[in-house]
Amino acid sequence: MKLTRRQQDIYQTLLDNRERFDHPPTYDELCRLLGLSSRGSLHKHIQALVQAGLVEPMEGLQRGIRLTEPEKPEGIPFLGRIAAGRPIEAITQAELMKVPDELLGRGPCYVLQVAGDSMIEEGIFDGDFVIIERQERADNGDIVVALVNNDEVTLKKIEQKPGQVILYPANSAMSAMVYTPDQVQIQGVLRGLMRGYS
Amino acid sequence: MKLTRRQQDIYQTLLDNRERFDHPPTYDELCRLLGLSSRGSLHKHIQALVQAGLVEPMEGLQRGIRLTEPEKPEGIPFLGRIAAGRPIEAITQAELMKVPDELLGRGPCYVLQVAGDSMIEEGIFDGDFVIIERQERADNGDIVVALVNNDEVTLKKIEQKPGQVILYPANSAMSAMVYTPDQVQIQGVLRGLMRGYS
DNA sequence: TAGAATAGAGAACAAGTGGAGAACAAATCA
DNA sequence: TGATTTGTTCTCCACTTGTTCTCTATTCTA
Repeated sequence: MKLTRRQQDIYQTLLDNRERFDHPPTYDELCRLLGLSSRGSLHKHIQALVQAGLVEPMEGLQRGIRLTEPEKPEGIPFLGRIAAGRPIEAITQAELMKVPDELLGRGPCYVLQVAGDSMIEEGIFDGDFVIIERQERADNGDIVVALVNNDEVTLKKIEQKPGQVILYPANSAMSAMVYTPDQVQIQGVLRGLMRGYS
Repeated sequence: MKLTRRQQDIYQTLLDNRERFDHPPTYDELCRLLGLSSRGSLHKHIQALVQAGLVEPMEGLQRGIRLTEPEKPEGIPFLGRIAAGRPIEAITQAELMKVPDELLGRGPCYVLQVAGDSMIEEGIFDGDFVIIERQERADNGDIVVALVNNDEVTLKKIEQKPGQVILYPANSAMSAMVYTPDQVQIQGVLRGLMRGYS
């Protein structure tokens, strides 16, 4: 729903004066603030804001004009599955997943679901959810999400030496891969893991 | 339940004067404080606050208007560490730990921190947090918290046969233990696991 | 330029809100 | 025990507040 100019005005006024009121303003109070002299006129605008979801509808009650709380979306985005050898499956609508604070890094994080057994010896199993902190650099020994050759995304333990980057799986059936630094782009570092037992 | 303006007023007054009274205020006292002359009027407002969960309902008693304690720490209790061979360290003050819904069972749950490597081949490492659903029965193959000989608590995979109970570790350096059913008491079933990488 | 959309004024209305006070019953106190 | 306090329920009333109208002026647009 698109807002008219005046409606945006009024919404802005509501935002600006949010603190000034100890109580949410009534139509009359807001009219005075806006220099209107008719509640009826204001009512149409407020209805538009309600339609737009910016103002709480008052269901027959008289408790002033309340802005809808932009409900803080708890959780961090779940971006899909990661398998060695396949790019992250794009998930169009990033679903949010609640994660305990203890497992979060300091920076922005996201969640991936592990596909495959390449890290099984680190206790990371197929189907586990990993919490990844988005960052471009990692320390040696960190487990990282790495984009290799701009093509495939993989979860591996990293070792960076001058001139080469080694990605170690944690599965004795697989072998480490050696790349040049410009082949490997770090997309995040493992910060936490969650597993559900049905 | 949304509060009306006067109800907010009154709630604020209650908060502000919380210290001033040695006893929680009666309706009459609060009326005087608010400039009301009718208990009946106040009663309606207080009822709204009770509905909103801000004031304790008084069940027939005459003990004044008490605020409900606002704290509602969500999470499930963290009960300590579990090691094969040792009882759960008693934690006097059960700390609460937030856990994603996906990792919770249907019933009451608690969290333990794993000590030792006895389940390492199941991807359960030293220091991991496990979410346990409190129940006395388990299916074969479940990973359970079991009290053995009323003495030691351990996290193992269980197999129950007529006349015997076998507890399997997931560590090839350790061997399974066989007990009689009355030696083993199931205290919960593994539902989830969380691991943090510093 | 005609028509549509936007904005506002003001009247009238119904319902919600806040309060007074009486009457009661249970709890508490002397 | 009897007297009093205290919470509850009730009816009644004033007045705010949100809503719905109609009417008018202005601005935008095809």
